[in-house]
Amino acid sequence: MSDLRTILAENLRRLRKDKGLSQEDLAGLAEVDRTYISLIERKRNSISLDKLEQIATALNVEAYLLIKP
Amino acid sequence: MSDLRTILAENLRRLRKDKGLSQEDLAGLAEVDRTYISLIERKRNSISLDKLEQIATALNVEAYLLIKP
DNA sequence: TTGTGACTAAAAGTCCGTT
DNA sequence: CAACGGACTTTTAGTCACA
Repeated sequence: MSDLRTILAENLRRLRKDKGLSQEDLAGLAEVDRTYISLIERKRNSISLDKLEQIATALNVEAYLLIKP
Repeated sequence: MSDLRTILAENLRRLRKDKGLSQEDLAGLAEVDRTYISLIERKRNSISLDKLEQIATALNVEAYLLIKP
């Protein structure tokens, strides 16, 4: 199974909420589509490294922390 | 210049060499084409989370370590 | 043993919406 | 505010012959 999708979904949602951001807020900061954040949090797709980096930057965290259990 | 593609390329090559594996050996273990490993090490594409996990499993390491600086 | 261009198939990612 | 759908474009996945 895709454990990493679950880990990412959980980490992302936690970090996003901690910063008081909506999916749309984060999408704006990361310059990705609004629906895309939703897809990740629902584990519907296998995000690319480039997008992972964009989102990590928007959240001000190191990218690897997004997929660290 | 330490974007995720570069970090992954370096970590992957280092881990692979440490285990004395050729690109072809690793490809076999990870069940991907040999040239695909070559593409990653040359930073040609932004690999997906699923593929990252597949390769991490083949190397017996946690996936996040592949993209940790 | 690895790098590379060329190519098709598949999946990511966007943009319009509605519930 | 978030889940979700459809239709679309862009990028990755995957493979080959050859250098």
